[in-house]
Amino acid sequence: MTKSNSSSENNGLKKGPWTPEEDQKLIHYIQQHGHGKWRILPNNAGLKRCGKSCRLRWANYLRPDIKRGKFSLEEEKTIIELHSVMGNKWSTIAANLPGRTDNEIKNYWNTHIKKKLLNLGIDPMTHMPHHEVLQHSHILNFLSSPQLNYSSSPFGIGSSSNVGNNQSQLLSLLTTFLSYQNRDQDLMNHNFHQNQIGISTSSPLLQNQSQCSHPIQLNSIQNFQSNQVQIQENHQLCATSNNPLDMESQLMKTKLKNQISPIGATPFSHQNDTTIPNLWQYEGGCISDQQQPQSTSPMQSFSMPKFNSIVNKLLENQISSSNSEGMPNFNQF
DNA sequence: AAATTTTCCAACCGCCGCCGC
DNA sequence: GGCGGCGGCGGTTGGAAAATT
Repeated sequence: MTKSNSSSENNGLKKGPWTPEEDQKLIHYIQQHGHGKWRILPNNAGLKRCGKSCRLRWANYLRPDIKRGKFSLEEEKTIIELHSVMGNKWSTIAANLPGRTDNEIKNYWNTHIKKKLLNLGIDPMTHMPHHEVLQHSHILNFLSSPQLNYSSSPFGIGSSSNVGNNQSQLLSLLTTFLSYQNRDQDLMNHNFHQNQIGISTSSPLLQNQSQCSHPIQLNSIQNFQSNQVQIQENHQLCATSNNPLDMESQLMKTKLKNQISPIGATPFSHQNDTTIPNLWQYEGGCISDQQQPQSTSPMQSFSMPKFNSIVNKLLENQISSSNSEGMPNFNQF
């Protein structure tokens, strides 16, 4: 159970697992004198351990207010939510889970929650659906690359003096699709909580999100990226705060920042707040999970498989032919 | 039942920031 | 401001326990 043999010693100091006798000595000393001054504590308590080892043993195991046993569903939910905001700040997360230690939470994350998220296709570090981590990084790089010679509005429909209208709309849709996928991350997490953890109550934050009738508009990919920067900044703010109220406030800000609806397209089935949209409408067309989406103009409609294949080809850097303006030629798909 | 593999978690290690001198 | 000691944090280890073959 330990890194070192229980009999191993270093400068006369014992390492390895603690014996009941050692535990008793430490508990007795701290009950009499309190903790702190860990460097001198072992000598005074008659322990052949380093101060650090004593502090760790007390903090992670012997402290009387430690809650042992399985994590509750509510605790698990809290860990996931806090981790999505502040990352591996185990001590800060532990400060919000009474009776739990940072070490315990870290272990529980690594052995249980991480696997659950991975099995659900969610990247445990970014809390995004796993395949999108790659999609986002590649496509965002591609869309913001100099070879895409945007006019004043990068994705504005109607700014197509240099760009074919279909291509402009497809770019708009790509942005739309990716942005909504980002937003739906919370819905997926929500479903995860409901289906895998068994939480039956809906988060007010999520309800607000799905019912928002006038969503903030995302005007450009640059705004989308700066939004990500803002979220990162919120993460850092949270990371420096141990105050649960501050943290709640920051969580709320982050959630609000995610209430983004890009221009150009509307997810048709999004009124059901637990359903990831499978039909995306925009002026004159749609992206559908059906093979033959209904539309007045076939050029303005894409089946979801076709749309996915376009995304995949973007990712594979297979857009080789460009027109004279440096735009990729989507007709090849 | 025995051997092997996987999982779990207590404990260690190294680094960093804070504080007093 | 520089230095050293201390406490705290996050990453990692390795052996016991559990699961699988």
